[in-house]
Amino acid sequence: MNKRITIKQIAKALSVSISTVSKALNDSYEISDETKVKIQEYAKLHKYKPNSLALSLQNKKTKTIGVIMPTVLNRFFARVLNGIESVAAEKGYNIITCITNESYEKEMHTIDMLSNGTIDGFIACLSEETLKLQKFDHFKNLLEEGTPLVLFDRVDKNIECDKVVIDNVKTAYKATRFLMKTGCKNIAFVSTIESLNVGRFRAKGYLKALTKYGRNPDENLIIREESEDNLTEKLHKMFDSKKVDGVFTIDEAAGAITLQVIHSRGLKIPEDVSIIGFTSGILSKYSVPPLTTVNQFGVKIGEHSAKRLIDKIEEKIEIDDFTTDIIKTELIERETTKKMFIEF
Amino acid sequence: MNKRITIKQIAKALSVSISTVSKALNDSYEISDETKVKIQEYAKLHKYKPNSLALSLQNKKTKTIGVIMPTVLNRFFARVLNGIESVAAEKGYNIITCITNESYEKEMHTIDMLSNGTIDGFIACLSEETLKLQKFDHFKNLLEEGTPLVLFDRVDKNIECDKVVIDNVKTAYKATRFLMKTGCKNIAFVSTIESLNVGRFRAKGYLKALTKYGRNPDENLIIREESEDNLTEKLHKMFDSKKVDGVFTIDEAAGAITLQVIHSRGLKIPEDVSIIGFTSGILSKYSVPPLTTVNQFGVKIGEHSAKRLIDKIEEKIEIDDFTTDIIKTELIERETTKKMFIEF
DNA sequence: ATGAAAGCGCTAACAA
DNA sequence: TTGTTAGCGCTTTCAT
Repeated sequence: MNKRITIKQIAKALSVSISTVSKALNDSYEISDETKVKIQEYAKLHKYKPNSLALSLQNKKTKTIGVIMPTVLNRFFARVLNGIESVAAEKGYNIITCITNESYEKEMHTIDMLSNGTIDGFIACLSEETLKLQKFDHFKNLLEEGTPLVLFDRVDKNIECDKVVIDNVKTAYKATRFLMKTGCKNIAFVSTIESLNVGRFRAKGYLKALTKYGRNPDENLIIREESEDNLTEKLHKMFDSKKVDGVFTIDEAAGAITLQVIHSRGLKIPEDVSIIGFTSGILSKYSVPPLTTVNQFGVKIGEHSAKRLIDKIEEKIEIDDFTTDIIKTELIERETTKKMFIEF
Repeated sequence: MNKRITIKQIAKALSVSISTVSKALNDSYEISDETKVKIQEYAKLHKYKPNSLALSLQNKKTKTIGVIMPTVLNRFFARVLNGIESVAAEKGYNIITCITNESYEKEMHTIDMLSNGTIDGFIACLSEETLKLQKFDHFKNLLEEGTPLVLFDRVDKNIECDKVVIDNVKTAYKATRFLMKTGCKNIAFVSTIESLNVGRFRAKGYLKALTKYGRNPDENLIIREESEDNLTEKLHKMFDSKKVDGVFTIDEAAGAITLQVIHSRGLKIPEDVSIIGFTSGILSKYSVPPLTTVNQFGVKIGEHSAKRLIDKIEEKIEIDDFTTDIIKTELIERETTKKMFIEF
């Protein structure tokens, strides 16, 4: 239980001055090789480690970035976190992670707590509640103070900062079009994230695709919920009343539950019903059958966000040069959709 | 872009001394109400926030804990992280998360980086490589320096510290027994984590249960791998050569792949084959059919670890009072096992 | 009731 | 080549 040793103690032990020790440890040319060696050996022997708080206090850089996540119990966010962590680590940054659980209160409180010198910059995904309330002052304050901020996935035009997103409309458009191409006539849309703008954008893309190809959107085929409660029921009702041969589910819960419902009705996938999900999912690769999904490239989103933030922190980019970067998505064809047979 | 204001600036602006400001902001009785109000209002107006680095430097407490995770792309670990974060937040602690990706190098490096004053204590889960190499010096150094450490899930008897684990042998024993109770005669064991001691403990529990109830373990029914490569193949081979009516899969990948294989062979679940998985899984609740699993209570493990660590940090427990706490597990009966029909 | 000064661990400009 | 000093932002004795 030998507590950590400081530069001061080394100085005393070797009867040299504090600054000599500091310089020797930083391998300064000002110090003679002899004393340098002496000091460095002593330091190594006693496992000296510079106190990073003192360093940070000095140069006003903490080499740590704050990451604000709505949740981490969702594959997509876990992937993003992973991406952030990997580039942060690579560049010598630590990450402080906060999970808001979609709460505005916690999000605000966290940012408040951390914007006091502990952190060089933030990467955040807006919580559901924040989006609903449209209260962004905590972020605006941050920006006013000159703290770099990168928002990913769930962003808002009222916050002017760097953003890393996917093109939700386009992605949904393409997924829907894909279902049409594989011969689906009655394509349903299922969402449990109607409260999020990303959810609404995906709905938009779905509608756009239908319209574009001359299909009339049928409101009985559209389930836009704010939570997964009663979704099973609603799905059964839909399948009872309508002939559905394709489903586009835009979030984790929607995909999983739809798959269960289809199975439980004894429908064949993809012969009777095709289904496309969003990567966030608990399922995809390992579901039965493996789910055709939109891959959001969560890791890439995380990596990109971290890179952008660190460039900002290290002033490789002008502080007020804001971009909105769009990470492209990809449709991964697995076994819940038929092979494409129409050339559109 | 108005940079953060300091106590010094307030002092100058109001032409009082620095210490007066400090005291006023801390609501000291030494300061007259008049100046207190004056200072506090000025501070509020200018959004003064004490620099936490300076504070930490002073009182040698950073109110942040380091969390070392092998991965976060696994439901179990994500849950643990969630549990840790929630109690940390509640108690005013921040968490710095590091993901080792099962690498000894990264684990060691991380601990090295962080044990320099940034952190009050660690919660860690040993990486696979560390366990294999049996190199624990980084943790031992930590403990020698007097840094509190809580290890969870994957622990090692060579590290003397607080531990939070499940009883793997017992849990596996019970799961296997459950399969027997529901009438399974030929119970297979599938693992892709043979390199982890938790994996080997689970195998032990499985074997123990069989033996206890007079069944001879059949090595052709036991698949103990270190990775998921070729698992599909091996499973098919097993099903080809043996009549299997029950499978106990002890990790995420094993469960998912086994489920796929069973489906692809057209076997009925649970009529032809029963299967029990471990909660870590990508599947369970949302799989088809919903998987009967061992619930490891990841959130609870996280919460418990965090509580224990914080108690240590805040010296509510003697620093050298080490315990190994066992979080109990639970079998969640879903639809991949038959109803129990034998009273054991 | 207020302020001066030392110190947390370190760096860096300046002096010797 | 080495040491002195000031200072990062703050708290806390100890004067005044």
